[in-house]
Order: sequence, then structure tokens, then C-alpha cells
Amino acid sequence: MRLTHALVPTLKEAPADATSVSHTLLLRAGYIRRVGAGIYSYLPLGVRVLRNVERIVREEMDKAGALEVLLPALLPADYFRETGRWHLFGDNLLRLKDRKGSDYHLGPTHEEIITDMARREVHSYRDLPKNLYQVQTKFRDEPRPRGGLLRCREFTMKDAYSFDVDEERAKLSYEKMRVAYTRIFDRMGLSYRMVSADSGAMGGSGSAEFQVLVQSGEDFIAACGHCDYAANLEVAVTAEPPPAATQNKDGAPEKVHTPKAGTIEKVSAFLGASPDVFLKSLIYLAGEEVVMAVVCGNDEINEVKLAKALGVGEVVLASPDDVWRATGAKVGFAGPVGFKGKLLVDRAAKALPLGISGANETDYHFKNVQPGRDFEGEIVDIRSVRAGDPCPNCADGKLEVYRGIEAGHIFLLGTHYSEKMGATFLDDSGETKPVVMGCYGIGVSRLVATAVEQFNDANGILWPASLAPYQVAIVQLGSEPEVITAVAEVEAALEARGISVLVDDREERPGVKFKDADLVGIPLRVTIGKKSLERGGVELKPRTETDPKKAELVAVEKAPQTIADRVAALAKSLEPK
RNA sequence: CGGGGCGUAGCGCAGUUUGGUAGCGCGCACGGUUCGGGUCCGUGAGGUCGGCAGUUCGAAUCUGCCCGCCCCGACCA
Repeated sequence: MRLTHALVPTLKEAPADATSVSHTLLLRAGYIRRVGAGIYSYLPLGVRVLRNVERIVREEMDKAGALEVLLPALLPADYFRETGRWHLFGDNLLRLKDRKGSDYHLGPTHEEIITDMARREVHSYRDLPKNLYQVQTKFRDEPRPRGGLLRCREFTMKDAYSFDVDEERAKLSYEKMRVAYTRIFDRMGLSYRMVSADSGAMGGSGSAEFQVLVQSGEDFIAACGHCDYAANLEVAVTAEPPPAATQNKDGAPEKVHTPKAGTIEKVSAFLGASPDVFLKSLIYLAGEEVVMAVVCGNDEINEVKLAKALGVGEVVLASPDDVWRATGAKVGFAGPVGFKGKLLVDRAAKALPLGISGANETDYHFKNVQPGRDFEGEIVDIRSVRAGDPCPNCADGKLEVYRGIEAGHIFLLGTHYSEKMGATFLDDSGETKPVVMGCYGIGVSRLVATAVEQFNDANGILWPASLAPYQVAIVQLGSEPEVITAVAEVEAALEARGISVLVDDREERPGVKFKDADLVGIPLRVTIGKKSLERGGVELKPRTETDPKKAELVAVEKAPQTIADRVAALAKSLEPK
């Protein structure tokens, strides 16, 4: 492809609304353009990268025995009504009405529709197992789209659904997908971890996220540096803390006046005490019930864990009014001593010998508060793990905390959908049973942005070879006949070998061409100009090499083979183990 | 949905406080110049100042309503 015939509108300046690296670079390098909030068009380069992601995903899904289908994006409301998700999804569902006033929506995910396919077409254990997948545009009315392609309202997703005769076989299907997913992420060269995650409202028996490790990620994950333990911070746990060092049987809490000191920071400064001896006490609403959750002053309450400990779907931090009603004090002076409602105490806070807490009286705190002596509560794990915490899985490991972007998620669903929708089969003894399901998602368009988040430098994108829109970029410098001839020769020879080439044949100054080549990020750059030819050929430089002097000089006649070898080597480096 | 900010040429911005009929840089077109890391000079095209209504002799500027976008938070099978 010649740049003079292509559409690669690069920008010197980033549009003001771009914040994330991938958003900025994909806009500047001419891959995408914004159409609305969370809605993007793909320019020719963007489509080529998207197709590369799709190709890798399809190849690995096919290899794993999954069958590609295509379900509609426009859906009648009936299916989601069957499972209750017409209401559960709330405002995230993009709803519409047809001319007759019937309810429709655009599909945010397709468990119902695929389960409908299963109940129509699968009747016998002989039809199982099956794994059906699709690559399709999904729609979610995100309350806050952000980060360009990272969180969109319209996006491309690969979703797969497995159907098995029982839990045990379903786990085999799940395991196959796990392997396929590792191959997919390996082939894109991404650094990622598979982490255990909150299965949320899906109610499944297991789930794992594939988190790409980048500093700009929205998610936090904790991973052991010693073993393979890794979990989303929402569910990450640490080893049991040692029991309390001293048990001071005597003494009693001592009330101290702490005027206007409603934060741990202020009280600790006021009393000259370290925050880690504080009993941080927060009031939550779990449905109708008011509860107090107590953790160490340095710890953060993990609301997912708290909700689980309480057996509710979610907890909400109480309003100042609720806090006043529950404790009789302003926010900042709540404490477990004398609290009459339900009390949950983190096991690390329980281990504190003597702590400082609010006195449930505005402007007062208690010193010398001892868990177990001065208050009783349910002992639970409700704190978020921190970097340096001991690994729950191995003796020597310490947990590190990373940021990640969720690029894939696999679930064991069980019979949640099949039972609600009557997707059953007859087993080998003639008994009717619900099919056991799993579902497996990959954010295809999100991966385009995620790859840029991981592979970029100050000058632009550095695509992994498997995703690059073209395999080779030829920068033509000057328009002397011998230059034009050499460019055409190399271009034709590479294309004859099946290598995709983008030739910058514009009448631009060299600096402009080099800048754009770096921005666009094609992994191999071939520079051909009068000077290179005088020196004996063409210059070959990987995008990862930032020093132009380190380019390799190759004779024109040898260039196609040498370049083809380099392309092959780059591809090989991304082969999964 | 709560809090904050923004909307002026394709992009980045100034002008709004104090009302007088719109400007800069990049990009684009043309001419010249330059030519291995975003040359330099000149000429030119390009704007319903987000929309509607109002105040006024006169509105990008003041008032009201609406729309859109971004950020923080809540939310995110």
C-alpha cells in the first residue's frame, strides 16, 4: 500500500479530550476517530489491527474446538425477560421500541440468546459437549465511557458459551478455554496474569480474569512473586495474621477529647499515635440493616468482601445522617465500643493489642481499646490486601499489587441460565437434565487499545508483529529514479512473499516521514534514499531500536530475503510456548 | 446519578471579566526555498462563535432553557 493512496491522517497535536496513552496515540496515528461518547470509527489502519486481533482469537477458538456462530445484536425483550435481566441490567441496557411499540434492546451479552439456541437444537447427551462462539458488536450504555477504545458503549467482543452434561465435563470445557486464552494473549505478546475474580451476580462456581499488566489499568490485582497465586484486589486474600501479641486483661478504654479531629490523619497527629493502631470504623448499609465494619487504621475496607461476609449483593457507605442515627456522633467519631448494631471486625484489627477508636460521641475518641475485652464482633476478612502481605498460597511469597486492564473473563455458569430457560437434554439413562454452561469473553476492541497501552514510547506505538497493520514500513526519501526503482523492487518482492508493506511515498521531508513512521508503529522500518543507496543499499531498523545510527545496511538485491527473515523471526518470537 | 470543567476554522487555543460585528499556531491550497528526525518565506481558502429564546441600537461576550463532550466519584454480566 502506498501512503499517497491510503488514508492515514496523522495529527501533530492530540485532540483535547484524549487522556489515556492508547486513546491519544490511536487518534494521532490515524487509527480511530470519535463519533460520540464511547463510540468510535475505525480508519483503515484501525480496521487492520482489529482484524488481526479477531484472526488470532478465531484461530485459537477454532483450534480449541469451538464453533463460530453469529447472533443478532438487535434483540426482542422476551429473552432477557425470561431470566429477569431485562430489569437487572437497568440503565446499562440500550433499549428501543419498534414501530408497533414493542420492546427491544441491543445485546450487551448473549447468554439468553445462545441458551435459546441450545434449548432448540440440543436434545440429547449425544449432542454434547458444544462450545459456540461469536465475534460481534456489543452495546452497553456505560454510565461513563472513557479511555477511547478501553471502555466504549459500542465495542467488539468475542463471546463463547460451552454446554456440557455435568459439572465435571463443564470444567474440562472451561480448562480448554483457559488454555486457548493463554495462547491468544501470548500470541499478542502481552504481559498478563490470570487472576481469580469476583463472579459477581452471575452466580457461577468459578471465574478468572485475564488482566493485562499496565500502569494505566483501572483494576488492581494482587499477585505472589513466588507462586502463581493472583487475584483481583476485590477478592484477594492474605495469610492468617498472627494472634494478638498481648492480652491485657485489666484496664479500660480511656476517653480523650479530640476536637474537630474526624479523620485518622488528624487524630493520629493530635494524639501523636501511629495510624496503624487505629480501629477504623465505618458505617455501611446492607439493604435495610446498618452495620459497622472495623479494620486497622492503615487498611482499606474491601466492600466486595464485606458484602460477601454479610451475604448481600452490595453494601453502601452510610450517609452522614445515617451515621448520626447509628452512633449519635458526627462522621469521624464512630467506634465499636458500645455500638449496638451489627459489628464486623477484620481479623487483622482483632489482632491489635490496644487501639484507638471513635467514642460514638462527637469530638471524642477512646484510647486503650482492646478487641475482645471492650467489644465483641464477628471476626471476618474484610480488608483489601496490601503490597508486602504474605501470600495465602505459599510459605515464602509476598504479594505485589499491580494495575491491570481486564481483557478476558471466563466463567463457570452452572445451570443458572439453562434452568431458567429450560435448556435441557436427555442423559444416557433417559433422564431430563439442564445443560451445564460456561461463558468466556474477550474484549476484542479493548485489546487493540490495551496493546497500545503496553507497547508505546515517547514517539508512538510499537505494535507486536502479530497485531501490526502492516508488517513492514518503507520510508522513501527523495524521488530520484534510482530511489523509486529500489523502493518498487523491494516492495514488490516483499508482497510476492506475502508480506504486507506500507510505503511512505509522500513528498514530505525526511523528518516528517520518520516521525509518522514512529507514530504509526509498524515493527520493521526500511529506509530507502539516495544516501542509503550510495552507502550500498537499504537501511533496516526495528521500531524498538530508537537509535537511527544502529540501522542495518542491506544490499537492495538481498533486502527482500533479509527482511522476510526478520519478519519471520518477529512472528516466531510471539509463538505460544 | 453526585461533583468539577469545557464547547470559537479540520486540530490545538486566545478573545467573554468591561457588549461595538472574530484572531493566533498547526494543518489545507498555490508560489518560491529547503531536503536523513515535524525547513523557511510569501499569498490564499476556510467560522450558523454548540442550539433556541430573551435583554440591547448592537451579543462569541449579558440572562434563561436545552444539547453535546471531558475529568473525579458512584457504576461496570
